[in-house]
Amino acid sequence: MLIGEVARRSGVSTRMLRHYDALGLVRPTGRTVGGYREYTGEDISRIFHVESLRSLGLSLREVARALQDPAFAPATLVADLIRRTQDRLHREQELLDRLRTVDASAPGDWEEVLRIVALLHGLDSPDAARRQQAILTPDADVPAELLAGAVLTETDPNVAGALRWALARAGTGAAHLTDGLQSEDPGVRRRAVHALAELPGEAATAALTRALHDGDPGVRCSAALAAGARGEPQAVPVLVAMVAGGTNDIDAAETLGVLARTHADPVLNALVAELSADPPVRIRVVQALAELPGDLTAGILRRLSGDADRVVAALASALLRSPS
Amino acid sequence: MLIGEVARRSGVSTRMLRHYDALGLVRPTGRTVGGYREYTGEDISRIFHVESLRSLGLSLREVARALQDPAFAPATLVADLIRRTQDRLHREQELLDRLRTVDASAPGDWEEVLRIVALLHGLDSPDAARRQQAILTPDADVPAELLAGAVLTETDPNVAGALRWALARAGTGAAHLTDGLQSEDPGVRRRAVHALAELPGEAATAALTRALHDGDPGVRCSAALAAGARGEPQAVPVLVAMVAGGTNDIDAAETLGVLARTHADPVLNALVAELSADPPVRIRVVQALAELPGDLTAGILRRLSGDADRVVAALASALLRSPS
DNA sequence: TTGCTCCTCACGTCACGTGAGGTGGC
DNA sequence: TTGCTCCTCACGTCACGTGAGGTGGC
Repeated sequence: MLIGEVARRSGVSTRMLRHYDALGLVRPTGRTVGGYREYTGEDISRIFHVESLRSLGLSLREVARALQDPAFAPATLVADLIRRTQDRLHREQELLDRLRTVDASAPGDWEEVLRIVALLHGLDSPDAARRQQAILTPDADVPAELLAGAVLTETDPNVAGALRWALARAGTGAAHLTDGLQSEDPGVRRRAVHALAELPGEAATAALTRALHDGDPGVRCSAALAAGARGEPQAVPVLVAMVAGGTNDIDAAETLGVLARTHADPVLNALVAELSADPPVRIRVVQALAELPGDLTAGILRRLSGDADRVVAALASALLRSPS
Repeated sequence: MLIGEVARRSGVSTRMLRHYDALGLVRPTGRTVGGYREYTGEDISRIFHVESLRSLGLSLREVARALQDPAFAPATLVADLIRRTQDRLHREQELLDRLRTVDASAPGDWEEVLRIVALLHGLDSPDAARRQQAILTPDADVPAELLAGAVLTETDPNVAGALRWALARAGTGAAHLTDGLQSEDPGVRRRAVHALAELPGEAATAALTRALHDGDPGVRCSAALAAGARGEPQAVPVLVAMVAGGTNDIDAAETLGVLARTHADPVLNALVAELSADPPVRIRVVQALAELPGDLTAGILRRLSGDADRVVAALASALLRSPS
């Protein structure tokens, strides 16, 4: 078969078939008297083998070795190809993220594009001071989307603080932080809650309320303190659990005190239910009760001042005498 | 500043800085008497602009236009870059999938690699006959992972049947099909259940049992018929709903009949509970009761033969007289 | 004779790396 | 004088596309 027909059937250009010949990759078995390349069935099957290996990302040089050198085992090269492909995939994904961020900011000219790219670079810097500087640069108004993304990954406390401040000033951003609550990384979810706590508005409150059911205790506690301070009664169980468990119980008790002004019954009932627990828990519950408005708790404290546990009794009567 | 220091500070090689000069992209403002390139602060800032735009995937030619031609707006090019990057990303992902499949089959030589690639190509063919041929090719033993992947996407009924047959013969594969149950595409989930139904073993039964709670009615019904036939009592509610709703109710009733041999009470109770529904439902329930062992249903059918609904009464007494 | 196919040789692409051979400035 | 830096010119990389100029086979 002559080169033209081979090209048509295999989809490989005549140029490349001559190139394969020159490289010694696929040498046609014969030539006509006129010097035309003549391919046999075996030659053609070899062409398909070359194309198969190229479809795995082998270079022509690697294909040649694979088809000629019996000592050249696939394992190493395949593992290497996988690694290289993962690297490229990763880089392409990062590029796409950058391009989408640029596109989302709808730049009118390339000056604006350069500003966003500089900002992205700054926020990606390993140097915390440079990241801080990128946020606080006055000329560019940083898109809230970008700030939110940075808030979710920033571990330096100063830079994180600056980011949350900038995000709160930008006004929007709750939506992007809410995405962070879906992350598998509890660190990301914790930072999301921390930032949401500083954002005003109902969207932030709703997100914080959903975070009350998070699998991570840190996320739940932060969400409860923030949601409780906003008057959300669903925070009560988590706050009471914090009091009972002694994790950040002072803040939790204070927040319960705030909540009790608008939702007295659920707060009181949840706390009283914990009075049947072990002594150290009971002591913390008594202290928390003292944070509530006096008219709600006077009766309970009076009863507790006669409690069988002497420490509880003493604490209750002391608190009765000097209301906070 | 001379070219060496610029290179050190910017990370751009002296070779590339000279190249930028030759292209007219970044011309150093001056030259020393000796002919050395001298870069000003502005030149250096321009170098960073070039690198910024290159980090978005612009070619040097595109960078030159962006920095020189005020009529060259970013929108079109950025959109184009996004599209091209998505394309590359997609191709890299496909390549990685192929490489992983090859790697998973642990080929000892390149011959084996070629066999797997040929198989992958065959299974990807738009021609159903070719796909069928790829599965049934005798020399290569197709990895179960591959068959399972193909089962989940194959829409041609003949090819799908051949795939399920080959997968059942391979013995393993339930694990990969179970992954398909997590797909967002109900079509994929339906095909997964269909294939699982033909696989023996407890893993398949467990997966089918989980699929009883699928959001898609088609998936649920197929899962219920298969799980019920394997004696899984959790299939009862779905099967009874099929009887009541009239979707594939004949098969559902038959499966309930099989289940009743080992789990008489739940089957009977669930069916009887439906007797309080509308007339057409009641008729289907009566028919289903007739599929159960006669000693279980004789009493109920006798009571129903005096039912106020004449059709139900007639049907019940007819079924009493000629047990199936 | 007229198209069509084939031949070889060679340049261009794109973003570089790496010399060779020579020179300026401390 | 000795290193170091700079200069220009040019080849190589890799997988091709696209000619130019010429020829074989129906």
